[in-house]
Amino acid sequence: MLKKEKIPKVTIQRMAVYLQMLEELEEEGEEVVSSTRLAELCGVNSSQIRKDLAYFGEFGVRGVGYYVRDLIASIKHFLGIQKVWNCAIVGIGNLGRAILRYKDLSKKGYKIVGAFDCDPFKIGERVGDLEIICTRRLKEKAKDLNIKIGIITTPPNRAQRAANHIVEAGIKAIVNFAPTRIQVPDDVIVDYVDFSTHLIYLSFSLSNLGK
Amino acid sequence: MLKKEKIPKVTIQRMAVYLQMLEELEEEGEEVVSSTRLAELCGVNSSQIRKDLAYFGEFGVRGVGYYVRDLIASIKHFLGIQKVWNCAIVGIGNLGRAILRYKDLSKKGYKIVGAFDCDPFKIGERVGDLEIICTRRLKEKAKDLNIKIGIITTPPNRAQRAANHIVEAGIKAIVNFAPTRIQVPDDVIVDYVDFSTHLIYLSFSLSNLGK
DNA sequence: ATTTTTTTGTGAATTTTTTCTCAAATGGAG
DNA sequence: CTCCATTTGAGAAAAAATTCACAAAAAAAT
Repeated sequence: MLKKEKIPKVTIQRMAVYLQMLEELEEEGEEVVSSTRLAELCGVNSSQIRKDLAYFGEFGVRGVGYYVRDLIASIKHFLGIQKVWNCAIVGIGNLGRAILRYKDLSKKGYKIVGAFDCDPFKIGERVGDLEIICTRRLKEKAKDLNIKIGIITTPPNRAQRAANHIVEAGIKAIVNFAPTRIQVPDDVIVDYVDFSTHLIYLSFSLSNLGK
Repeated sequence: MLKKEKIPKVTIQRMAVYLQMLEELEEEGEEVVSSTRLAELCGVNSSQIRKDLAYFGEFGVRGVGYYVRDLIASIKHFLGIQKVWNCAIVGIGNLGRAILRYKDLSKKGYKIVGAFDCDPFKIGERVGDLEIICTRRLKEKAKDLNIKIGIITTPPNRAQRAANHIVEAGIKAIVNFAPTRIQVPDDVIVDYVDFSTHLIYLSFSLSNLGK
């Protein structure tokens, strides 16, 4: 039963995990999978999977399970990743370059179509098949290149300025890799990717083993 | 009042955000901050902050707020990041190199003391002040170098093998950047950092604006 | 010295998320 | 064709997380 409740962020995140695992299963030639088996592989509870899927519709067959290929297609469809999303990177340091060279992104439907930096020494340099462009030209380029997602990989003290350029360009979604919070209007979605947050979680857990 | 309940993972993650923001405030010369102000800056509810802190003790002064410098010290103490954590990177591709060159890590108490890869052409190569070592030697090196955290930055099909080496070396905490799940014993903590999960969340949100 | 204002810490209420349970559907075996 | 073993979908129950609301404490104002 499809509901129009709002879907929790954690559900979407788990969806991405299920999708990843389903694609591995498909590669291994599996045609059908039960929620129990998928749950084991993903390290979650099986009714969690069924509940998550129920937000979007009914995809399984009772007594059988889920057809892997079909479920992949359905998930991609309702997550909005059957199409290609054009992205811009702002801040071409080590991390920015690593992302630019990361081939899997295009396989997954994300294409980096613009590389921006405000350092005059970098502007004009080629990285892969892109030329680094001045961040001030982001607004003008965003339209031409149909950019929908901005990726911030600047140092923390430049992140807010990068965010401002992205917002001004009319882009409504940002992934921020800079280890700092940014302020944006309510209609812009920001997602934070912070390596040190993950390390902190681990060191806390290690410090508290057995407590 | 300090309780010995188990502390939710989300609390630890928010703690890392509060810490980040507190350090920015300290740099700006702020001496005191209220939960309301900190909450605004971090984009959360103010009683959320007070509840989170209550897991660890009482740090504020009624009618005043929190002393920024003291609170930073307390948080670092109970998160276990007053000391330095030695880490190993397994998989020296673009991402691995970007992390190796990422200076802020050591400022935050994480030191990368070993760079491992199984590609014979890479072994012996220098990256920064480390030499790339064969992954099979991880076990032997882990003791010498007192490695506590393993960072996987291999391609997905190598991630499980990397995880096996890390587990065999007696390391109990893993950050996995490879876009795949890994299987480890129950006493090993794994945290996943997956860029495409974040992009998927954004494309889903963009596809459903206003719905 | 007393009142007012501010702000923490925490129990209670609320909301959200997860897990449990089981009827209903499906395919295969006898 | 009927029975048995599976497995989904979804309501109910349980658990967890968040927010509310306010007494208690501290500082500032009168």
